[in-house]
Amino acid sequence: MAKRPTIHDVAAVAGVSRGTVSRVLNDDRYVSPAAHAAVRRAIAETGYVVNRNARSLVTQRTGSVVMVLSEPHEKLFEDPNYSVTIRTAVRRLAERDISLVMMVAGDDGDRDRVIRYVRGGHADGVFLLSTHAGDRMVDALVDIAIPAVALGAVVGRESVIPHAAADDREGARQMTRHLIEAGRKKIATITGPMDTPGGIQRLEGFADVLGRKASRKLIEHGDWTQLSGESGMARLLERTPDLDAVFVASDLMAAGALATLRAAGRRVPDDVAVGGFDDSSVALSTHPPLTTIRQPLAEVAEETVRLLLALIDGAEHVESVILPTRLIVRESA
Amino acid sequence: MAKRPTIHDVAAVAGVSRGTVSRVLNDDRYVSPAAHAAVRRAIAETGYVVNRNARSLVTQRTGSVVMVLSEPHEKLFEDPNYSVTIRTAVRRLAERDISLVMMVAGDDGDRDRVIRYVRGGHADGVFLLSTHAGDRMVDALVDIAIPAVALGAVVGRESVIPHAAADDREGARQMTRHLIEAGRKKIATITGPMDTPGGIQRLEGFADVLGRKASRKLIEHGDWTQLSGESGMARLLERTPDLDAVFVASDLMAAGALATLRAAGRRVPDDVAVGGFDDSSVALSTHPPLTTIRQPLAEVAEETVRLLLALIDGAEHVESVILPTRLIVRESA
DNA sequence: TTCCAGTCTGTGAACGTTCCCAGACTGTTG
DNA sequence: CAACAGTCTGGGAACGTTCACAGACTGGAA
Repeated sequence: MAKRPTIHDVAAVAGVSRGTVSRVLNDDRYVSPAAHAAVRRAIAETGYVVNRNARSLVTQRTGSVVMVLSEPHEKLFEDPNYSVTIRTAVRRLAERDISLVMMVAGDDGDRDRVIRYVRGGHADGVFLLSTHAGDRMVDALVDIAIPAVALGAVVGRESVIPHAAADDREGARQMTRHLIEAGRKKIATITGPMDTPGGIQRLEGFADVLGRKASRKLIEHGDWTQLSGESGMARLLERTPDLDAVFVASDLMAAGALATLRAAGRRVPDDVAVGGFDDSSVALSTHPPLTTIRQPLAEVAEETVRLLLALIDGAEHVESVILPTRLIVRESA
Repeated sequence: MAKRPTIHDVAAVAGVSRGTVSRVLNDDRYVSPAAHAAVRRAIAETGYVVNRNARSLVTQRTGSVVMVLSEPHEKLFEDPNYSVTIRTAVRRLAERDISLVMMVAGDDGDRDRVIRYVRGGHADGVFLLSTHAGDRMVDALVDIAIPAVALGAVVGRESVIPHAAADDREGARQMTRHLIEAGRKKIATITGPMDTPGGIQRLEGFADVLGRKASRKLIEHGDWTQLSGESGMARLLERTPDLDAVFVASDLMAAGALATLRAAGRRVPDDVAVGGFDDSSVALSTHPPLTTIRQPLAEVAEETVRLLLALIDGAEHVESVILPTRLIVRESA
């Protein structure tokens, strides 16, 4: 029992040849019922499991996919979205017996490592997460021609990296319309970083609805952190003290904005209505609870996996997928 | 350029043999400076990267570690702690050029898959996360005798699976003492699930300080969710309306407790002081901000990785590590 | 009966490494 | 000058699979 059983051992026990065992393993046609049964029994008896390395060596397939998290070191910030995404992806891939290797791409060294790993043929596909615009790693991946998809668009590379995402733009419109319908007249926004799809598109949706009323003065940029929500709100209040609503592009930043508003003595929603985005766990723990836009995050992750599997299975081209968002009305707006 | 270069190609370009290239790759002794330089040059020129499958096949080492997330499906809940842990682990392992494979173990099928994967020799070690007491998968892993560690104790298997963790018990004592020093007389607690170390030890710490005053009536059990914090708080208020403080074993549950208290018209901290645990992002977005216990999560993850690497490197035995917590005083207590 | 198509099985070769052994070459010591 | 230890190199064998091919056996059609 010191050594793990090999395909030879199984063959010996079953009284057949290597080839037949291999055929059973990969359920090829042309295996007699008797042989099939004997092999199955032998596998159970010996506790055999195939050695993926040996298999990969000849098939040139690895049975694994690498997920790349692109966030600079210093922003190890706690985005609950990651957990959901990772778990969903792992689960879906597991059904196909594909394993998920995690890599982070925070600095250039990391990015090189990812490239080397992929170029080394250690993965059948790449799943990009939170990739920033202008990332050279993306071009390298395209160059290697490995199946690659992204959760959330890769800004500037939409045509070459298929993705699945929530409809950020329409979500922003939903929220902005909601604020207008509630009778708000002076609506500001705090956006995400302008090199991320969420940052760009949620601002576009906001502008779509407000048209020329979305003046430069009413726009502040954050970086998704709670702190940036606080300071963005402070700047807005200073510049436009009479604003009566603010659409904040993430719940976490909205929590920050709420703190600033409270400190400034503004009541929410009476004086200022606040709308968030994400419907993450934060939305329920603020006071008052956040009116926000729900993204179907699990579904987005599933769709992303589906796209990747299609590419791995040989699809020439797959269409990106945009899933609808939904307005969740609570008390902040 | 259709095929990836192999060690043979490098050898040919460098004008040496396979063996010499291999020696350079694994920096063995006994390679002449000239040969070394020639090989290095040839590697750069050909863009060669070693094929890990072929290497693993002969070395019986995989260069990867599997992280197992044990949470039942239905509780895909958003625990921000996972993100930090995963990123820290990936980063530390990457420094040693070890990759991290993620698996979830939500149901029996999942657990079988993990066992099969490990038994198949596809990983050099196992990193357990949020493993529950009595999980048979753990025994199977021990049986296979693969290096395994856990982040947070595996209840009932502490002696056989080394772990790193925050000092839950002392953390709970710190909070309880703080509440007493603030003059609170009737202190209740909402615990985590009693099959998790956090659930058990934070209650123990609470009881350590309160002694016989920690009566059964003042204890409620939650399941880490915000909702369970709400309902637990409701039951406590009903049973002991005159309580003046509550120690909640996680920030997320504490957020739920705050909501219940507000609905019941109790002021925090004036009428009831609330203490949380974790110092997660939630703690800052509640109103009032939570007084809580900070766990050094990144350090705990690093220590866990360190233990695992030591085991993989052949250490017979490693000692579990407990890291100190710290009281963070904000406004809720 | 002969032939053929379909079904099933065994075996040699290949995948890209590392390991190990044999042997060549160097310089030092007696 | 012989002997030896130390340094360096090349190449055969092995790791555990899959793949392609050749061949054996079946049953039915001509």
